[in-house]
Amino acid sequence: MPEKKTPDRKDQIAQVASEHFHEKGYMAVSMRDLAKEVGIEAASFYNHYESKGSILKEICFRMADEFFSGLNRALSEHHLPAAQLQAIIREHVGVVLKNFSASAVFFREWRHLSEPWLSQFLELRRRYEEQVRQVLSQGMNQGLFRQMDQNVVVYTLFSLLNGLHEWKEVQQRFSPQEVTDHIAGIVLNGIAVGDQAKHHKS
Amino acid sequence: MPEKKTPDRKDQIAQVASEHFHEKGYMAVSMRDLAKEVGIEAASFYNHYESKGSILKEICFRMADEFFSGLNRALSEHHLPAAQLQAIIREHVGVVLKNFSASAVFFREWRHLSEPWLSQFLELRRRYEEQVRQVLSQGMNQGLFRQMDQNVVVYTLFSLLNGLHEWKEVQQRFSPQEVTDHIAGIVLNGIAVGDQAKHHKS
DNA sequence: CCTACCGATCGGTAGG
DNA sequence: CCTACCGATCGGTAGG
Repeated sequence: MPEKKTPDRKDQIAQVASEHFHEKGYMAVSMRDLAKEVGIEAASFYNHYESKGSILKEICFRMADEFFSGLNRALSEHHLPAAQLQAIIREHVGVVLKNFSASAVFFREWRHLSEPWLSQFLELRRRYEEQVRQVLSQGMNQGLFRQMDQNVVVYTLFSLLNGLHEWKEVQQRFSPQEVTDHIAGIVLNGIAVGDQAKHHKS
Repeated sequence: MPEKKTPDRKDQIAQVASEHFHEKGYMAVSMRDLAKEVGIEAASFYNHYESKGSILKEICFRMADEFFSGLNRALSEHHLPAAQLQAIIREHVGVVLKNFSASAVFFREWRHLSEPWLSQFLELRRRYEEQVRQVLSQGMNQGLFRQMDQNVVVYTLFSLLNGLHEWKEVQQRFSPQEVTDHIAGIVLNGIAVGDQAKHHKS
């Protein structure tokens, strides 16, 4: 009596789905497409996931967990705003580069989540952004960052972080450290007073 | 004998389609969805467009035209690399803010173009990027920009430019001039030698 | 621009 | 995990 429902199968499906959702978009990938790639029949998916949407849900929320873990690690291990900000960037970059397809799905395909997951997802993103804003506020209040429109700074930071997955060669060409140093350099030197943040190396 | 095929109808369809493709994604919008919004039957679309894909094609290539017009204007009206770069940014920002939905479709939905349009589209993007690279190269060769990895600079610039459409409040909160100044400030002060680019205002 | 309709494919279920 | 199948919906066409 062979084991058919191997414990890896669910992870394998999530991995294959991440890659296909990344390349073609969630709506353009059918259960039959995934089935062919995984090597089972389409109907067999429903032994592992209750619906197509639940695969997307798992990918998105697993990535959200990863991003929050990184954020919490960054905040607990550093206390100066500039160091915290750089650690946030390093953790974020690490998560993206380690889960390239899944993070692209996270950033690009979340709008296809169904309720109540969609609302929960947006709430998580709001909280992530809020925590980053607090670091910026502290840096400004302590006179470590220049006083500037916080929305503009947040936009700049998240554009650079969330756009990483559009840059295909980044994984091969640069180490996480190089990417981190670059983004941190742009953001910190753009908002820090004087040179004090310029020599922060992680 | 009333005019049924008004000359505005095709533009109206493109406008409605841009908004729906932006909000839900190309694959998640059916011809019947669009029909309902436009106020005609789904079958009637085929008097204006030969297929669903041709609506997407028109949106994407019309935006490509807009971006190239802006690029050419920037390059012909300025000659110093820093001024050219800032003009490129200003033109690009202007196009995005003036065509918010359509530009989001341009950046996000182009992968659903069918051949040969997909290949043509990618070639256009490659040429746009190539022209920007040349400005960067000239700036570096003339000693006006710091010598740094060009891929990294291009990535930074395009992340900020191409991510604009993700920032919903940008249209209401900031003028094109403010957005331009911000992005140009980040990019130019990040790569320019000394302060010479710092006081370039458009 | 509409009515009527087509074949294909979709996500998902029943039953084993 | 598979075979067999379902209702719904898709993009698109014929004919007027």
